Amino acid sequence: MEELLYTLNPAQRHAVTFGDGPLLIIAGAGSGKTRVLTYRIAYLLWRGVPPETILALTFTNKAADEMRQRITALVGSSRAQRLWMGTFHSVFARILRAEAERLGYTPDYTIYDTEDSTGLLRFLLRQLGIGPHVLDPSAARHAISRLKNQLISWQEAAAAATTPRERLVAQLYREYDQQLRANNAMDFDDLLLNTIRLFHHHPDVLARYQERFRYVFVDEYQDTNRAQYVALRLLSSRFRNLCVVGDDAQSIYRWRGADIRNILDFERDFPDATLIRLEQNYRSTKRILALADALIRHNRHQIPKQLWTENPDGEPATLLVCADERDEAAQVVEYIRWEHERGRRYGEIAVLYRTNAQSQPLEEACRRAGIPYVLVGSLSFYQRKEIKDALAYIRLLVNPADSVSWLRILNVPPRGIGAATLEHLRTAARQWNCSFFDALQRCDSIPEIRRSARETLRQLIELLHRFRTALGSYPLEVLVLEYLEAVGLLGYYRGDEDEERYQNLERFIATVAEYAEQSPAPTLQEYLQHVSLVSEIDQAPATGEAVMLMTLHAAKGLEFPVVFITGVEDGLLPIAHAARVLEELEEERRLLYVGITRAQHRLYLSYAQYRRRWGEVLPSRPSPFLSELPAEHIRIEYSPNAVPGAGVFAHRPQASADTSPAVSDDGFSGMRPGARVRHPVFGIGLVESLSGHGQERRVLVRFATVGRKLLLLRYAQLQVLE
DNA sequence: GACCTGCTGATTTTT
DNA sequence: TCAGCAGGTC
Repeated sequence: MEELLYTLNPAQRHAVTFGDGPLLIIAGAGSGKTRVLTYRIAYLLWRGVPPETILALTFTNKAADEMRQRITALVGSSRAQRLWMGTFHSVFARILRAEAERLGYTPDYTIYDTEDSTGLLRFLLRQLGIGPHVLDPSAARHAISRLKNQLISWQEAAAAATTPRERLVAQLYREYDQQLRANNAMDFDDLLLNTIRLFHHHPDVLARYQERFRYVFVDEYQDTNRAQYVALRLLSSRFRNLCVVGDDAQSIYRWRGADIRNILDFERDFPDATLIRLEQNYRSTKRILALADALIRHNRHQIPKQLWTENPDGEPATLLVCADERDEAAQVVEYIRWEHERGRRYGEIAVLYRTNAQSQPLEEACRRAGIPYVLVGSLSFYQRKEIKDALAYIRLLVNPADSVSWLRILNVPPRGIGAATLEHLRTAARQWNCSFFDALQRCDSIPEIRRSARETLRQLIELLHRFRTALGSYPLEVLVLEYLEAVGLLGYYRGDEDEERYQNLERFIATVAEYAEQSPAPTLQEYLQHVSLVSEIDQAPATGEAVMLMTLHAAKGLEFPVVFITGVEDGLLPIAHAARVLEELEEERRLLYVGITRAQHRLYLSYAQYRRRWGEVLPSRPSPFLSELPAEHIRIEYSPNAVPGAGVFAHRPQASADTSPAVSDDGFSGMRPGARVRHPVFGIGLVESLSGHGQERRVLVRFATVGRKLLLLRYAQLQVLE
């Protein structure tokens, strides 16, 4: 241990050997954050702290696995295995399973993913007779999720609602909540919310966990939302050994409820907290760091910090100007080849982009050039239709009350259960005031349902029951295989002309077998939880010999010798609608910052002059962020297919600092407090005030639909109404 | 109740 | 461009 400490810089060592009490570590990109976290945990273990009293929470499974591996390497697996380590969601799911009865759930509760939730809401909206134009199911899900993340109950939401829309959301929230309970199901947000509820309503349970967790660690703290923060405070209040590590400059999950206040409030809630800054960067060259730093300085909201490095200066970044997205992909591939020829392994190269859709031309170009690549993320295996069908069947074995799964599979494969039958079941459930499943079981007493349909339902329920009772007696994968065959799902997809679906199902059963092999005591319930909370990103092979293709979000926490960031264009990065709201624009800037700081030695940025978007070829402009990067660290390379000169100086504002057309008064005459304006998304609003100058000119508008918004004038596409 | 067709909106990001 | 949904037809 002493030797390990010797390898750390003073700030890192301070953090690792810090005694008891709240600790806030602001860790800049590449400053050895994970190292500090793992060493500190190892240090505590070395000092004799029992591993089962340490709780370490991460944001992704990947981060948790990596941390556990590193700690295993330091202290051995017997102790590392006993640590409580995982994502917020998986650790809380585990706690909730142990305490489910206290909340009126059974330990077999089902976890709904986003799609399940949206489906349930679509169902409820239809039941309320509300069309998607009034309230779209996924917008409703988003709104409810936001409320939940802020710990607002439906009662509170209803009380606070002022607009018809808010009232509707509150009503829907209530129905949704009741449905979840009736289904013995929780959505992602509930895993946090219900844990907090559990702690609030059962002080004895809280006390038990407080007593257990003497040390609590949180990685990527800037990504926590309000609910997570409250849970943390509750859990750590007994020993107050809460150690959080984060970097506000890398906060890229605001849209998911991540609340930057959690960093700022930490020192307020823990006045005796110690703040340690890790500012020495071990990852990137000086020039890459200079680019990142210059960029992030344009953000107004941030904790001041100065990253520095002893690494060499390195090369300037290369900006590739390309004709269109295919040309861009071709250029990227060419430079990948160039790097490879100079001894760079493919596995040391990553290509990053803003949206998953951008991966397609890149994949194609790689394939054509014979360059091995791995696509990280994108449509998860477990989100495919056929896999979700299979999962729905399996969920019902574990939790038959899950009406969402029933609705999904009742007529898959088609067995003559249509809208009419469903409607009768629903009516019956309402009449008898029972769950959907209860109504289903009593379908024989619903005369409105056709005899043949009743018979089909009865057989299905019986089949399910048979497999349910057989649950413990067969190997998991055998049971699943026979079950899916018996209900007709395998046969259904086997007959499909599209063979991929059937192959996916085979793969799926193989993953069940794999799980059963790895787990000491495999259960379907545990398997389902695993599937619900583990994304494919987590399983992305730590590959050796393939170029990694992934979104900027997925790249967080990773590093690569060579990084390409593609599509650095206005409307893509920043993404179109984000550019209009200052907070969102700053988040986009942080996203690019995250991308740049992934690079160790070489950085490439690229943009296309034309890009096909939703089927149409549109001219594309370079991202305004490019103009924020110091020119001396960038070398511009034109694709032979690109129009030279054009568009390059568009991002060099020194030529036209205050006369650039977007900022000039032309088109904005009449923009003054009191003016009525129209915004393409928010509709009509009233200008309250103006601030800033030139490029930074901002306007505060009150919209009827969304309330007050602070907008950057040069992006907002505001139209002044006379 | 099954199947077909046309429309719409998505292309943010994920536990 | 395309998938998924809604509505219409047989």
